[in-house]
Amino acid sequence: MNVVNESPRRKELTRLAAQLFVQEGFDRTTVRMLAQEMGIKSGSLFHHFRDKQEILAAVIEEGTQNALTLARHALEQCGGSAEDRLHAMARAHLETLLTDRNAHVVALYEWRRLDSEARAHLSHLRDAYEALWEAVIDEALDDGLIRGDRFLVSRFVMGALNWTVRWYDPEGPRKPEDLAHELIAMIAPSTQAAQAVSTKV
Amino acid sequence: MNVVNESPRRKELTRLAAQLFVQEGFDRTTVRMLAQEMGIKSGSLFHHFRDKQEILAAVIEEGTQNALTLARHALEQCGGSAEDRLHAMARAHLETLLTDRNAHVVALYEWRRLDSEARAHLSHLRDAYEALWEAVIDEALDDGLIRGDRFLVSRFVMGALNWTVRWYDPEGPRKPEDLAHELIAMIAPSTQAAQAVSTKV
DNA sequence: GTCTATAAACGGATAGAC
DNA sequence: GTCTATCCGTTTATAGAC
Repeated sequence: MNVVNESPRRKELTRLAAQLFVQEGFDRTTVRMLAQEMGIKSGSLFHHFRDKQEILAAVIEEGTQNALTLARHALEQCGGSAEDRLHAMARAHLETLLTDRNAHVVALYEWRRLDSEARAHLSHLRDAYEALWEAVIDEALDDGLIRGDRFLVSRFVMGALNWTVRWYDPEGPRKPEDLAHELIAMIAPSTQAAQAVSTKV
Repeated sequence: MNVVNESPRRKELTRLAAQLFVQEGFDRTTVRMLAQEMGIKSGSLFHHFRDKQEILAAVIEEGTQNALTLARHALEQCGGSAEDRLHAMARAHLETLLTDRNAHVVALYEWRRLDSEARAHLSHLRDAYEALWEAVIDEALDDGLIRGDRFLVSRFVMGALNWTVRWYDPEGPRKPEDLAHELIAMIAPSTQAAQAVSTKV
């Protein structure tokens, strides 16, 4: 249903909605604000979306799908070592979060605001993305690159990455790639990455 | 003003408000919901708080003050090594976040919803707590326990810890102390903690 | 596909009695 | 310190014209 209903107009509106949801939060974003940002009146919005919930669902679907596609692409492009793959995954994650800076952020931070139907419909997408992460973490564990409990390590890593949204300054000197590099240096000290960091100090 | 205005009644109401704010989020929590939880009518609420904003400010002040007090206490009690201190700090942080599970969570996740006056009034408290963290991270860096950029390491660590709120199951087998232990094992592999983890695998 | 107009419900907050 | 009653702005969503 959502795949069929993808007019270019609707896609553009979804993109604008994502921006507002990040800035204000879903609850504080009114349909009037959305409409104004889109250059139409609030009544017209409901020609494109059944209700406000459906806008949120569209944004989150877009954000997760996008993250999934970019992550898969990054994993195909990168080298075959566990470190390469972990780095590629972290970098892709941060780029969708900090550069694109919209739909993926909403997917992470406003998931709770989805009603149960939308959650059921989108959870498979979310699971697919998390499965990709789990696989990369597993490889890094098997390789001895990092150590610890599978469950906890993946959640700590995701937490460190997801929290960047709160403090990252896009105008600052650090790029998403730098952050990915530094995170891996922090948790996998026997890598080239870590050597570079430790000699720098 | 806030220190003076601390009737036991108001403190109890603040505690209940924190619980609802965690469950529903600040924006979705109505004054009617708050009143019902407190066993009074919505009009009576405004005898204790000037407006809804002041309730949020009270919760966040309580949560941050509490985290600060417990962290200071933990640092006084623990051993003097950098690892001991980092562990004590992480453990205290997680306990206020996951066991108490209320006001500190609100302080972290609803800070953005404070108006500018409240933010100005509370930022010194927040800064004091973050300064405690920075000091402990600095000690760990100086000691060689962990490596990397001061700014990034502290934010990655805080992110990993703060994100636990999203997935931690209080009914599960892991205690906050276990999480603190595993996080340090992950980022400081030359410790006893890490040895235990790696031999377990 | 967008507009105007408006319904219907809900939100925070106040006044004054007890 | 709490209650009842209520004001009034805001919100989501709909109806029907263009």
